[in-house]
Amino acid sequence: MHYIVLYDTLLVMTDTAQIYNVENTQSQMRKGFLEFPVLLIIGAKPTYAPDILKQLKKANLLVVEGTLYPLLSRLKRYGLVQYVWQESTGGPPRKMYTVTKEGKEVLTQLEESWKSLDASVKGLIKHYEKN
Amino acid sequence: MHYIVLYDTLLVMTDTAQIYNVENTQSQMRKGFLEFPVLLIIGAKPTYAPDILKQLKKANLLVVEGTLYPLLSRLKRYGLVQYVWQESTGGPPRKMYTVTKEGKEVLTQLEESWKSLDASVKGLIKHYEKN
DNA sequence: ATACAGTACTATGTAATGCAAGGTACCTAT
DNA sequence: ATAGGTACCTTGCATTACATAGTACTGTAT
Repeated sequence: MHYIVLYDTLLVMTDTAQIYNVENTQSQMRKGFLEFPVLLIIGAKPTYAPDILKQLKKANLLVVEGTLYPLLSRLKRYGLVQYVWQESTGGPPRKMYTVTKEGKEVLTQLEESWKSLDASVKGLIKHYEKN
Repeated sequence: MHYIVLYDTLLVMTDTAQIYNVENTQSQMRKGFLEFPVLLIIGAKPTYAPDILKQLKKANLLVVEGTLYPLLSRLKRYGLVQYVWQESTGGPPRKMYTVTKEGKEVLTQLEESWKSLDASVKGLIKHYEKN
């Protein structure tokens, strides 16, 4: 049997091609994921935003202010971290963040999630990389 | 020196706590990332959507129709995959997807990105896991 | 004093994507 | 005809990364 009209998709065969941007995908790859390394860093010892940025950068995870501050507010709102104000020798005071008990539990779960995801991807690569 | 008024943040100290949901983070972790395993699967051999879903499920990557179909459209729009209609013994015809030359190049880049991300996270975990 | 640079935190708007939910279309068997 | 299975598509919502602009505090040079 032959199909003459096949859904409406035939009508959009003249898709205007778009330019693919790897950086966008890399950015999207970080969505939600970032909570994990940030919690890791704060969990190690009390820290404040600019220092977190430095540590992320050192770990090759480029994050900017506009991403980190809302993320910290979110973690605070969910009770995963807390902070105390601390005066600085030069410049305005800092919000020193620490991970709460709930935060540590979530951190454990996120580590599990990450390991699971990592294992899945490794499996897929091994299975399909002969192309 | 002591600070009496510290930005406007003092005014919102009574944040209403919200419930944190790990599943949401796991869902966000997949953002953008999904293109990678889907390209891997299609790259191995021509496939169609329901089969891709099965393979992802087998790899412990739970994805649903409402996520996969728009993703495939996107990959097509960017010229990373293409498809041909293929009749099925029972049921409607299938869109059999294959990876284009451009798609293979992107696939290589995504694999690099993933390895880099993986290495960063592993480094962070090793560095901070003594908490 | 005043201006300026540096540090720290905040707020707004945009784009991208995962997902739930509902829908259309084709095929076979009853 | 009708029902059930298969395959594909669409709409609307929630979330989050990021660019950009802004506020506030401190020390230093003019």
